Amino acid sequence: MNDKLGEYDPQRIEAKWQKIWEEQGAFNADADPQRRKYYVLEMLPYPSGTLHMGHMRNYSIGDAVARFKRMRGLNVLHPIGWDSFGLPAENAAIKNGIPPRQWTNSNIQQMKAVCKRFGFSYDWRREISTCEPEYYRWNQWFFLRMLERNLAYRKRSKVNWCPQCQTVLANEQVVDGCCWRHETTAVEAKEIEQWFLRITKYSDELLDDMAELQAGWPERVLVMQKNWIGKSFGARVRFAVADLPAIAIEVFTTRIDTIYGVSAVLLSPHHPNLPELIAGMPGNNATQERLDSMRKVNLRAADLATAEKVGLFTGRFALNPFSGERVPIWVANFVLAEYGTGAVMCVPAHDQRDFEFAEKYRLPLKLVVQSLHGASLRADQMESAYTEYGRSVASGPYTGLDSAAAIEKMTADAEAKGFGKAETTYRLKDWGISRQRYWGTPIPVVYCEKCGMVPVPDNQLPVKLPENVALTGEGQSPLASAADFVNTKCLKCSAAARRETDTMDTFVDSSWYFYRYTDAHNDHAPYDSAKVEYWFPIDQYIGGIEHAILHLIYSRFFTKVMRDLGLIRHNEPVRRLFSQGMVQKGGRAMSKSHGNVVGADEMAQKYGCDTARMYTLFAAPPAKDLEWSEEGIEGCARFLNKLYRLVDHHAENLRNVNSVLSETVDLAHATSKEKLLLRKAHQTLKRVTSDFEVRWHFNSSIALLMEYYNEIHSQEPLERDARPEVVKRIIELLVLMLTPVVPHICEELWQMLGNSGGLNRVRWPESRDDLSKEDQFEIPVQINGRLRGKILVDDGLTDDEVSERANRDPRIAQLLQGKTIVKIIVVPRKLVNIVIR
RNA sequence: GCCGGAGUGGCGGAACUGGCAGACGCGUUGGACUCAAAAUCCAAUGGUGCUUAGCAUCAUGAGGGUUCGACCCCCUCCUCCGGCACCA
Repeated sequence: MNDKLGEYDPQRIEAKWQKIWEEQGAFNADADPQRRKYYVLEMLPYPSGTLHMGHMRNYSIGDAVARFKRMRGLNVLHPIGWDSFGLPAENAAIKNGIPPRQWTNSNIQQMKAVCKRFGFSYDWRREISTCEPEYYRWNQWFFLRMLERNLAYRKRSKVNWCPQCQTVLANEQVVDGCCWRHETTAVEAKEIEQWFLRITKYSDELLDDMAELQAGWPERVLVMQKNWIGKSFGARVRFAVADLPAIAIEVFTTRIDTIYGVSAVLLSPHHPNLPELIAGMPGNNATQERLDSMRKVNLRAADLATAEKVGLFTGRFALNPFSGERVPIWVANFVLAEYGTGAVMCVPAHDQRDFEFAEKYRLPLKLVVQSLHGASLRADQMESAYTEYGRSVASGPYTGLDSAAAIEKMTADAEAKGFGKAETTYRLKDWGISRQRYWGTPIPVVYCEKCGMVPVPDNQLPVKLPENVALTGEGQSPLASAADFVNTKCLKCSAAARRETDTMDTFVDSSWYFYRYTDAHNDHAPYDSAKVEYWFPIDQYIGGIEHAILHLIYSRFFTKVMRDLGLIRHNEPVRRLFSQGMVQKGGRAMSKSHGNVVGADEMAQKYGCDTARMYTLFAAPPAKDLEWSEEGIEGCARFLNKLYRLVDHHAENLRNVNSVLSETVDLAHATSKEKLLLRKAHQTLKRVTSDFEVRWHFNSSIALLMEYYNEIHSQEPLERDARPEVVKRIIELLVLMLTPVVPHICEELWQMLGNSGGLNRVRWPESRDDLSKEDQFEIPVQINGRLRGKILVDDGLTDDEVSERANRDPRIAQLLQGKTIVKIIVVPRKLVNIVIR
């Protein structure tokens, strides 16, 4: 059994070093103005109970970077916590009768154990859990600050309502337009009073500040956010209604230049003036019925894009303010109530939707923009709308202007004549944060009959979520049935009052959590601004692309609000963002519901966490999706075994040797084997360092380190023709470079080599160009771009000397016989290309 | 429909700034060790052809272009993935 001692035993090694790290507080970091900081963060996980290799990939990337940066001498903040409010806990309670807190906390315990089993270098002192009053009281605090500044407000708004459950449904609980529990019951829209945060006040800033993010954020995330904000420039134009002087219809358009082509005015079925317009029209009952059905259709957002266009003539006419023309007013199912003014002008010749609508209802098509190039368009021959810019035709005084000029002039004229004005609209809407759910942050206001809505004062925070609430999933918001909670006294007049029973969207919790990490247990403020000042902005944020929009826009919004509150000074919370790819199995993302989860714990038990981490980094570049393969991970296990045996084999001889620092290697006296291996080491070091600093191609870094290992291995026995102090350094460099990826085994190997003290305090080695430089190059020789031979040349030869060498090569010379050399291209150290005729 | 991203061996992938396509790993095949197996070690491994120690030739989704030279740049097209989707 003695020979077993020399075997790599990940379970023993990993437990050993995790214990040492924990005892030393090796990864605790505190603000220290004397040192440069680095804040690296993985997105806050939801405690579902299972950690699979998808999570581990995310954390392995972050941990490798954190460890690398520590070795580079930076003060690294690397925290973790739990996004622990939310619907699943409530569902579990309804299903199994386990209280949400109990379910949540036991999941956190399980997941925390797995994180510890993987030895991630977190500062656990800073752990947060958003469902704890010490955290969510600050959600309430921020809410009150926003309320004071009119950034939080109430308005009536639609919710998903299941008539069977008699309850509000979250969007996730609506499946194909039906309730998740009553699959045949269509969800209805119900209007109730809800809370909103005025994110639209920051629309322009959210858009403009993306310039700051250009360098560090993925292009696609910025594009997605830009589209989400959806700024568009246009004009609002008023159409008078014939015979109804009290009403005017306003439309929003980005193409006012096409207004001479208007064939109708189209209203959303939800347009507020609609009842007055159709009142007293003949056939009112049938009209009402058709309107109702159009309104229903308009609810099913998913089908809208493909739905057939349906219209209804109101019997009324509008007057085109530019031409004075009388055009019919229609209701159209494709006009959105929530965007612009809820009404549009219908220009069939120059808008595809209007084109289709006009075709169906036989509205006239009037060509008012002519193409600048190609054959001129004819109204009676158009098969689709012409939506490009061009030159105005048949447009009264604007005829002949190009589209951009026409837009400018017509907008100005509309403004001068008082029937229109330039307007910018946004797709972004205010953030509805009310949830008629239990497991979330209570919104800290009460309602008094006399005083109305009264905010809870700061000194009464937190408004604690009651824990003894029966969760049935039916009836109103669960909190509404908790009498002890609901019934309270008015904070102004002490009369009987009701508490707000809505809770906050959990995206509120995750919008500012990374600030809390800087000062996780502060009980008199959300954080100390000085600490934030030191650690912010986050240098590197890592997470899934699914958060490209909501979480990342909401947190940008929160940062701007906090800045306007005077708490912080920066505009943007995250300097660099990285979106890692998903881990898949069988072509689908790992998830409990797909039943294709590869458990992290299971992998750690089977292979050890170093192997599991290494594989997640090696199998694909981090930005790409990764298909889990059991054979692949075996390869990494094999490599770590070989590595262990290499060090074990040399440890006894090298333990008491002082390794030569590469800075002091005397090349003049180095043997050729020493030179060869040092050269390989420093070439590897140079590229691995840059992979960690900028490229983030960890898969390539690992491949390079395997190559370096292979080179060492192929030079065995090392002790022949190489001095022990150099051999030791050569092996140490391999161990040091692998540390960010496989920290436990490296600590062990470092110790086996006779070094004392943890690796987390050892500096990343500096690469030396004089050591990595080759003194000979094998250069391919091409003839007309085709590889025809190779020559070995010394470094430092001139281009002419190199090309002459190439010409002298027997094989090349033979091929050149009788040919005319047109020119010779020499790329130093790379290649020679001889162009012949 | 619009906006992104991606297409390279049997597989995951590499190729840094336009310079030897296929590094590294997996798999497969052959060999060594073994009574045997596992593990380990060694070797081979894109296709085709040939006068087969080698050499030629084709090959990075398809077609074209620029260049001495293209996986890389440009144009056209195809496929897949993701986001938004009647946003006026």
